[in-house]
Amino acid sequence: MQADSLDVSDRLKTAGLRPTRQRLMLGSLLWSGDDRHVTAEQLHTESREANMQVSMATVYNTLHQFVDAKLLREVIVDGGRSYFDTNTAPHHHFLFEQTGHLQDIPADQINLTQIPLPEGCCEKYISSVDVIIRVRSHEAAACV
Amino acid sequence: MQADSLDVSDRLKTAGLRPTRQRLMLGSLLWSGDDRHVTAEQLHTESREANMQVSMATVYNTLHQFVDAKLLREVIVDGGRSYFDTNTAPHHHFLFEQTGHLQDIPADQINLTQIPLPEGCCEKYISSVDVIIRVRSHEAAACV
DNA sequence: GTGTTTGCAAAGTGTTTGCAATTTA
DNA sequence: TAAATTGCAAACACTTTGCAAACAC
Repeated sequence: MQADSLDVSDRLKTAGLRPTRQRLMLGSLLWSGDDRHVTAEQLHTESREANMQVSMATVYNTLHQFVDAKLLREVIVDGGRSYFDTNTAPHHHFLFEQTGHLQDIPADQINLTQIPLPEGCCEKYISSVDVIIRVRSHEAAACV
Repeated sequence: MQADSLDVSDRLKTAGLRPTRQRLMLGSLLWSGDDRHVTAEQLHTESREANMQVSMATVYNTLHQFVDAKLLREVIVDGGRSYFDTNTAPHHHFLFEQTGHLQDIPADQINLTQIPLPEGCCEKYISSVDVIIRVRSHEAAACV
C-alpha cells in the first residue's frame, strides 16, 4: 500500500503535471499510506514538519490541480473548510461532529439503487450522489 | 400554505424568541410561501427590497437563532455559503451545480433503511443522514 | 531559452463578534 | 427598569490572485 516517490512521480506525469519538488512532496504525504482526508492547513503543517518548505498558496494550488486531474476529490461537509480525499472512487462518509473527522463508507454499504431524478433530468446528468452520515458522539463511542 | 404575521409571531413565541420587528419580518419572508432555501445574503436583499431595514449581522444572528430553535435547518453543500432551509423535516436535496439552487427530495424517495454504523456506534448517535444528489445540467434540462 | 511553477503579500468572501444604543416585556 | 436585541465596524477564517523570481524540460 506504500506508494514510493517513483509512483508519485509517475502519477503526476500521467496526469500531465510536472513532478516538481513541491508536488512530489505533497503527493507523497497524501499517497504514502491509507486513504486520507486532509485540509490544506493540515497538509501545510505536515510539510513543515517534514522540513520541506511549501507555501500555503502552493498547497492550495496543488490540491486543486490534483482535484482537476482526478487524483483527489474535494469533500465539503461544513462551511469554511474543505477536505481533500485521496479516495477518488465513489463512496460516502461518516462525519464525526466532535472532531470534524471523516471516515469512508464503501459505496456498496449504502443501497442507492433507485435514486430519484429531478423533473426533465436523466441519470447521465447526475454528477454524484453524496451521503454524509453525521455522528454526534466521538469516534470510539461506547454504545450503551 | 400562506403564513400570516400572526403565525410568525406565535412561532417565535413558542420557540422562546421575542417577536421583534426584525424577526417578524425575516420570519414572514421565510415562511410566507412554499419551502425555501435561502442564503443570508438573499434574505438581506429581500428585506431591503421590502423597505425594511435589517443589518447583515442581525440576519446572520437571526438565522442561527432560528436554526437553534429548530425553525430552520442549515444546509451546507458548497464551501463559502450556507443555505437555510425552511423545511425542517428529514429530507434530502438535489443541488443544481450550474445555478447553486437546491430542491428538496422527500425522505421517502430515497431508501436508506439499512445505514451502516461506525465501529462501536449505534443508531442513537446518528444526528442525521444527508443525501445530496448533484445535478450537472440546469434545472429544466432536456434529457436526450 | 521558454513556458511552467512557486511564493509572497494583498485582496476577497462569507461569517462572527464586541459593544454602545435601542427596543421589548 | 431590567434584560434582550440590534447594528455598526472591526475582526475572522479560509481561500484566491497578481506578479516577479525560480525552476523544469
